[in-house]
Amino acid sequence: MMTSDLSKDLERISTKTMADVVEVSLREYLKKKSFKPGDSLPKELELAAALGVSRNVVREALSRLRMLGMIETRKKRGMVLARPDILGAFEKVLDPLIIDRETLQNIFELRLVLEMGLADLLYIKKTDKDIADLEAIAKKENIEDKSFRIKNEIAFHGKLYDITGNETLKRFQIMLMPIFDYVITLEEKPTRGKVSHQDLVQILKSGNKDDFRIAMFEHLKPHFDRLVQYIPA
Amino acid sequence: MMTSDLSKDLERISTKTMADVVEVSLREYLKKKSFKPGDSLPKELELAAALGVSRNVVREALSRLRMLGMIETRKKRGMVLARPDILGAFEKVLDPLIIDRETLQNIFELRLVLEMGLADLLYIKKTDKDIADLEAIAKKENIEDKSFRIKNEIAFHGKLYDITGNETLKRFQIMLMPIFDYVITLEEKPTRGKVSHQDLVQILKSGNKDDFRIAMFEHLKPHFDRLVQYIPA
DNA sequence: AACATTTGTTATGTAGTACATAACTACTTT
DNA sequence: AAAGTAGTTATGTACTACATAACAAATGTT
Repeated sequence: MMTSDLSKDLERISTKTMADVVEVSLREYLKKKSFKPGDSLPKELELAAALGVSRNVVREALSRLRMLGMIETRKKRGMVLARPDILGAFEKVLDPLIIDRETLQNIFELRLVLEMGLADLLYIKKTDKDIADLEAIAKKENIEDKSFRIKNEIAFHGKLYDITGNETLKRFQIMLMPIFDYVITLEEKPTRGKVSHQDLVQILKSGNKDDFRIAMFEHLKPHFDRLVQYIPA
Repeated sequence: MMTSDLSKDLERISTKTMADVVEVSLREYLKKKSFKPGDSLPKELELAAALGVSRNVVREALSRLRMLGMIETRKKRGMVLARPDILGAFEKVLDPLIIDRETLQNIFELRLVLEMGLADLLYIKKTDKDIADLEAIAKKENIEDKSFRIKNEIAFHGKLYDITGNETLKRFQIMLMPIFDYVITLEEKPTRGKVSHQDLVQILKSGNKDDFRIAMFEHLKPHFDRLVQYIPA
């Protein structure tokens, strides 16, 4: 008989370690039992016994879930904290230095998409105070000091996400920022769009959302231009 | 002396476990040494000795990094695989059942933002074949069978992300989809925007991107309407 | 009796040992 | 020299032991 057939049938039954399997089992267990935050779950030794593995293996799996924020453990009672920080895990991996070039480019585009899609939310949620805050930030955009300009840039776009009142969105943007910066400094000399922050604020104040979007595109145009010339590997 | 002062000065030195500390140390180590994918890193016992902790602790930390895809280990050589699946970690936590209501709402909005921000990328990247594919999908949107309609809906919007050629974006959208669905089924009876998929394709074919955006907003209008009436807790 | 202190118990955190297994190396055999 | 074999090494898993924090019960003090 042909070994190639055999290997196709039999091989990949498990390159996974016990810890991997247990991790999945525990995740499913948590889901199935639909624990509420604060509910205590079985102790390590019970889990180990139930799963037929050593406490070590269970601990490795628990350690992973703990890192994801799915569970929290106190010295005397294992608790479930169903408030996993969904972006926390993301954050740990999101470093320009360890991400491949193509994914970096993808994230760069992702942020452009977010920025362009923000208009509708902004026009739904904005308040007079938001506009005032934004204006205050925008006014300082012409200060020449480089490190200040970067901070100001971040503050402005950060404030935009702030206005949405969407904490997840805001944190997401903050996480994406370093990558955005990295790609820019990696590839090209700094360029500036024709539309300034102050222009954007003006439109947000008295224009409609379609105007805002067109303006935002102009503001980001240097980045979109770079996008067109990018040739994927 | 006042204990309150004492506790302020001394207390929070570490609620963290050794595994937590080692995890951070290792992550920094990997970053600092700027390993390339495939480079082999010190063995567990060496790491344990260097860090002054037991092999168990090191293994828990390594187990976490392994889960994030930052490292891969083979039986005889520990390897670094600097191709961490940045969305992989995300995926594990992203389950409608374990995410709190507010974050669900946030993610719902996030997807709307993405959808609205897609236009520019689409008009940069679209090809005739893409349009044809999209048209084929859109043509079937009037079939009444409910499960088919859902599949078709997913196919259409999925294809849109496909056109961007951005794998990260596409996977991200796929991950967000269940949450999107969940929020919809959770809150309201199904509604349909005034603009159909076929209308969108038509515009993508012969209209400009601003037309497309306006149409997309109309298409998503029921969702935006729900957004306005949503009152955060 | 009410409160504070001590002691005990329990579950997690950490250390250390032991052995199985896979993968690589080097040696031997023909 | 090619093939097979034995040895070496690092990870994977199991088990034991003890430290520590958290809680509970019991004891002592006023």
